[in-house]
Amino acid sequence: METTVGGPTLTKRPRGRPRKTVLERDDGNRRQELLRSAARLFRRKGFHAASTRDIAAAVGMQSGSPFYHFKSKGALLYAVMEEGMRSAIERQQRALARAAAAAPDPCAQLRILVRNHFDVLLGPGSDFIPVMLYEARSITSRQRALLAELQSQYEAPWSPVLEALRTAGQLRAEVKLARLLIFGSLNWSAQWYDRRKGASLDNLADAAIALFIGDAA
Amino acid sequence: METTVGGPTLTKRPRGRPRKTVLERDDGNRRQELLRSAARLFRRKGFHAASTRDIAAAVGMQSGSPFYHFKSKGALLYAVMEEGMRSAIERQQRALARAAAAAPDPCAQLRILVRNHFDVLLGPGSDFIPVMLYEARSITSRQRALLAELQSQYEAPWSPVLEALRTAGQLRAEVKLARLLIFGSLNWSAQWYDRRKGASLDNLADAAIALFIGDAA
DNA sequence: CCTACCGATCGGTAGG
DNA sequence: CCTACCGATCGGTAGG
Repeated sequence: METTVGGPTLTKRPRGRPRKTVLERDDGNRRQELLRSAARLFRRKGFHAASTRDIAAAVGMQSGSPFYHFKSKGALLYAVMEEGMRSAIERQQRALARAAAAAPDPCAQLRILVRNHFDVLLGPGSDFIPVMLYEARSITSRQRALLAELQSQYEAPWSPVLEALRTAGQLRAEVKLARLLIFGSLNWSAQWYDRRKGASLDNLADAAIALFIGDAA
Repeated sequence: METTVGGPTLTKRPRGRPRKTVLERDDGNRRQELLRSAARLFRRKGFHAASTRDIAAAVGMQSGSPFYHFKSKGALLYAVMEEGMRSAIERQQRALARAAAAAPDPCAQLRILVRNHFDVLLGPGSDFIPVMLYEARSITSRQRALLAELQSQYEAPWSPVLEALRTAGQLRAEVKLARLLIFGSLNWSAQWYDRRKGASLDNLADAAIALFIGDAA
């Protein structure tokens, strides 16, 4: 019964609720909830059509409260995109590391990259990258430049794989254009893929590899 | 000097300016100018970020005047999309008819379709189709259904060509998925292609065909 | 097609 | 993080 006696010595939360200073404004999961809510609504309705009120309401906040966590709507959009890219890079690196022991040939490596890309793009909770892909117009050019840095980190592992396939005669287009065309093919799937019906992500990856990669000459 | 004498008998415009009734509200080129202006701004800034005031100002109109030609901003957006699809279908049919005499094989037919698609997507005055592709969220589901009708008209000539290539062993993925992946590849070019530098549309079409189509098995 | 205008919504802020 | 609020912008309309 110690929770009902001795006012100042409650044991439920040893020192009251955790203190939040201005400096730790960024941690905690309310911010993460806002990010997820924003990603969802930015994706479904677009940046301008999704109001900060919508986003706040979706996590049970009042209309002014998102601005306690983000200094503007644009900063919230950028945070969604950056979070999406960081997570995508991390997942890609894990996928590559997981397969490294098997010493996969270039074709198998491409399959790993493509499969992971579909996962990042279409898997559960995959609103962040589509927002980045389809709302780029709504960020500043400085933000775009920062994102381009992360994007080139993401694309880095693709180039040597495509070069190897090109050399082996299994890729019939010039590497730079091939990369753009392949990414387009994959990225566009965010427009039509429906998780609840049709092909699995494995089927998709198989079809894409079959389409792009030929037998060695 | 007959233009300065005889008030009621001017010869400049025989019967005064052409009468406009409510019924012919849709003809004339002011409406076309609005459509082009809207396509340009919807593409550059997105549907919600481009105001009807911007669109009107770009053709020298006042803020309320677009609503004389279109009953709402949404109707203007849909008109841009519909005009884009009708024009694309027409151009595709002309391109196919022009080549029909040469009795092209399936691979050459695909090359014609792809080349024309890049033209529609990236050529001069090509804002209409990108708007249709990237602002689909902003129209009603009824409008989307109407557009889907036109889109399937546009896609119709692609299927037999892809089927033939598949049968000939030159297309390694199932036709339905291949079509989606190929369109994605092409459509995404609207995001990165810069008319002023890099590859020509012919180069692009060559690279795409090379990437997708293999030698007969 | 212009003038003059309205109602609604929205991003953002002050102060607690 | 909430309450209460503001200024700006925007789509749209009446009336000519």
